[in-house]
Amino acid sequence: MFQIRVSNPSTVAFAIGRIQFNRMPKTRFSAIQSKTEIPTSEPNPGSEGSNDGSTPELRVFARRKRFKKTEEVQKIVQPHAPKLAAPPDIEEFAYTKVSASTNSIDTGKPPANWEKVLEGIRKMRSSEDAPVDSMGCEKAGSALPPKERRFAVLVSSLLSSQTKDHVTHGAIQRLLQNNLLAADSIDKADEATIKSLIYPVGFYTRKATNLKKIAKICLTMYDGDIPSSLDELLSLPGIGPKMAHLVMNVGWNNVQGICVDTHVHRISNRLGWVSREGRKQKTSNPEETREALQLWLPKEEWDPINPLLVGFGQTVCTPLRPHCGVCNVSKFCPSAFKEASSPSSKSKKSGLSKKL
DNA sequence: CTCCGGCAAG
DNA sequence: CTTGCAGGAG
Repeated sequence: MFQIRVSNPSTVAFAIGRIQFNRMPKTRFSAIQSKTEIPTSEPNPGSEGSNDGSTPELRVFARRKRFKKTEEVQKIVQPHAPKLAAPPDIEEFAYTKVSASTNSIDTGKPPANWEKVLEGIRKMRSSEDAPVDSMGCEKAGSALPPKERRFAVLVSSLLSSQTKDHVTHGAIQRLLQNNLLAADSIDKADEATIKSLIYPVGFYTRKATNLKKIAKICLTMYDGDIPSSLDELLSLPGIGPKMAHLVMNVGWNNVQGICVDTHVHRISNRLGWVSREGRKQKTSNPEETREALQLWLPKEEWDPINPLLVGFGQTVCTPLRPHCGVCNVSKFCPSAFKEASSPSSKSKKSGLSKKL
């Protein structure tokens, strides 16, 4: 359904195709929505709030990281600006190492039957037609030279978040036509121009700003190329963990980690892939899920797992009211048939409590 | 936890 | 009409 007509289609489609944040056909099935999203918290009666996965350690760590990023960006785009003040609590806290001890995932052992589950999902995916499949972006013939291709991948990733694929595609195409898909030209271009070209991708104002900054950073520090390490990518404004891993995977063919979006996050939790045995504890955000998955999932699967689960999440394992009835791995799924209406959401359901 | 800015679903 | 979405940043 997604036709690419750019001069070099596969290049840009490559990045886009791997991300699907769009509202999907899920809507066909979901009747009424409840207040909260399912995976946010486990019912967990009895021990309330004691551990929802997000530890203060994690939060402080995240804040430090963000500050560092802000600092670096500042140095590039406003070299003469006064130094930023560090957040007050930044050194109050010695970051110790969270993952193993305080978190739910401490075994690193593969969950039972994960291979069968993957296999089953693959089967469903081959018969289902998920939006994520609709472009054969996987092999990126890439008529663009490598450097330009990588930059295009980066830009595509940035634009495509929170945006329908055809909208992203349109934006990329417009950038291409205006010769604005390279670091130097973007750097020279007017921010307003970029903004109007990428409209109406989600958050186009912020993205236009970020694009300008990224272009400048790429120009001054990477000779117009994109950073080739995860950390450097993360230091770019608007590029977080999800996009950084995506760009490493498809831009550099260098798999540093799993690209975890909400689909992967949700499904991993439902399958019990990121919880410790004998506990109901789950990961509470995509980053934790990524770390948890990486503990046991064989590295060959790191790259394919994203498109696999994204498509599965679009067609079967939908955010609300997953279609457990047609899911051929439901027998392995601890959450199967249990999320008719999210139990943790306040029961504001009005007659929608019919199980699938 | 909220905002960002569109947009489609209810 | 209202609401949820999805990643990053504050």
